[in-house]
Amino acid sequence: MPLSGLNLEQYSAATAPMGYNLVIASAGTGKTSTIVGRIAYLLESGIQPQEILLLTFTNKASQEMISRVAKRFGDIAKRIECGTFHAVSYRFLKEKYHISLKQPKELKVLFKSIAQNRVYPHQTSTPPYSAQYLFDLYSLFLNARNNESFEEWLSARGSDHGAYIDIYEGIFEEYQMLKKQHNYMDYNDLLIEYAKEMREHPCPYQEILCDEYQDTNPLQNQVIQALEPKSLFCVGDYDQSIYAFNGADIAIISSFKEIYHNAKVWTLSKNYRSTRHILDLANRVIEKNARIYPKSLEVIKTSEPIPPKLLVYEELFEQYQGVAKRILSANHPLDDIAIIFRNNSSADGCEALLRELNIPSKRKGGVSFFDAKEVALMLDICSVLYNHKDMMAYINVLSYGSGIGSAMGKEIYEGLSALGNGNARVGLLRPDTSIRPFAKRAKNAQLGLFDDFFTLQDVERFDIALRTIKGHPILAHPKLNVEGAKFLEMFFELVSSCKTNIHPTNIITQVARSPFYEHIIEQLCLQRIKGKDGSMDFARKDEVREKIDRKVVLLQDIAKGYENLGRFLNAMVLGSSENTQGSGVNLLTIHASKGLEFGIVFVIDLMHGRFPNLKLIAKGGSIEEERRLFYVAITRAKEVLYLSYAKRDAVKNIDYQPSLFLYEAGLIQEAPS
DNA sequence: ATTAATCCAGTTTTT
DNA sequence: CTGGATTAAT
Repeated sequence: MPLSGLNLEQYSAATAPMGYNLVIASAGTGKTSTIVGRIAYLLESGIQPQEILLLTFTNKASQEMISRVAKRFGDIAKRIECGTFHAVSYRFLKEKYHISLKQPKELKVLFKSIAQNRVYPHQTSTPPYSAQYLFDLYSLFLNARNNESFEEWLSARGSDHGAYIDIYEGIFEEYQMLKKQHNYMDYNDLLIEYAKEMREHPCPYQEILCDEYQDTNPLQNQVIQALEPKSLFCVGDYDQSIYAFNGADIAIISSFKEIYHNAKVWTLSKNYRSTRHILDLANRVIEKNARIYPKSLEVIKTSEPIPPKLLVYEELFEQYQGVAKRILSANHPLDDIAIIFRNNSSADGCEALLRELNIPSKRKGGVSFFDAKEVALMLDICSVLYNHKDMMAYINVLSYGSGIGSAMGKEIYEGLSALGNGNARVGLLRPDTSIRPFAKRAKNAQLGLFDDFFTLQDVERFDIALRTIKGHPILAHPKLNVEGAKFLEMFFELVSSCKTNIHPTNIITQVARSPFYEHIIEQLCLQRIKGKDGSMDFARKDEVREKIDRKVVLLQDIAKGYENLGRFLNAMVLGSSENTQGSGVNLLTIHASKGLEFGIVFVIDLMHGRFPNLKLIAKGGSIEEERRLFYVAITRAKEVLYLSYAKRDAVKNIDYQPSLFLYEAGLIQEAPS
């Protein structure tokens, strides 16, 4: 079935002999069917499912393909190794190492703490990069470099920070060391470590399939090359490359033939998705980009075409409302309608007005859920239970104690770690009393800095208030107050009573019931019912409390799918943004819309400056990439396409001109100035 | 120095 | 609505 449904172009590509094959597949040409067909071909040729590696841009995409393969081949399809580069890397590495995956946001804090301790030579001409910028730059460097050193890479980008190179590299080195010390890994480490492992392993796969190849960056490419596959099947489209900010490099796809000998290139030119009008419009705009290869798309669709429509509104709010009203009157399945925008900031307004008209909608990435304090706290507590070296989690959790901030949180963690001979958990539960927990601080005393106020206190000074951790050496910290000591005691009781070898769902239950979590949630509730004037609206407390409880239940639900605590926690980092919840109209950024299609598409907020995003272009982005983004957005539409903009944002008091791309599409007569 | 409270600006895109 | 900066208090 998967093979017989293909057209001739798709079939020849899907049944190409093993080797190095590149399929150029424009939007809507049946890329997914071709990959599914290819897998079918491989399986029918006698290749075992576990000898196939399918790399996709999202885990959802690979699951979709696998389920299509499963329709024909049944459960053995599930044995195909598949997922994002990161997911596949993690799957391998987790068997070998104790990994704590951390969000970039979290590691940024760690990075900053290192960077901000550096002293730069006095130099007036170019100030050094901020810690924040340097962190992002370093990540981009790891993704985008082709084996150059940081210095080479940086100067190739036209930066004159040569004077600071040694300091920057020192920061990176310390950052790497710290991550290793605490068992941390970030997204980049997954790929780097996996590539390292694979260089020493024989390739476990007969063929690697790589979807969205145009968005592969050099680091991901290194993963493929480290695997040294005998056979490679890559699918992509230059015009849909929209991840330059993440290091994606079109050179990788365009030099495929030079890099792999005997490479074959296949082109899919029949578009099944969109109507002629939609394709014409998309092509008119993308033609403004320098062509790497000629684009000639053949329209297959014969249904009565509806021309794309430009909607112009006086005001932003009016636009969102207009879109919502059109959706209401369209009488079309909501799941097959998408509102697509360049910037996430468009989503809030849309969501609000859809809600007003009682139109259900779903947004990708439950960001708000994982950002909620109660959820972050629960995950941090679980992290403490999972990885006794997880300093960031300790600090985050301890910071809820009164009088304890990030600095003291760190000192307590380090103290506990010392008391447990490197294991903070042991240090907390069974401290080695022969060790002085704050010895490290004393070393600084020779600088004359802390010796006056950092004198250890009597560990028994809180004894009246405490039961279980009376006399614990950590209580010697001079800045600890009674509240803090009681807080630590609750923490102690939580850690000592929580079993960690049970199912993650039950761990969450244990934590949620603990006086420690209870105590912090109580604080949180009180904070949330506090009005601006300091008044407490106690009537709302139950409601606030219930919201929190619901989130905990949701978290328990999510945890059900994981076999142990580590898998659960790491999965939350690896795939937190991939869960879309709810049903209804799809609210998507262009980036998130990649690979999807909808009957009716609204591309909104097409104002010059916002899209193309001129601020970004000023910072090194390119108009070509923005144009490709526009192309991707347009080609999501199957039947009906609306393009819209507003002349004015009343809230921000900004007047707008229509986007350059509307002009290039021939929808307006004058180019924006 | 560190914490905690308060005020202010500002918001790209993803694993 | 939140991260960042500023400021007062310990």
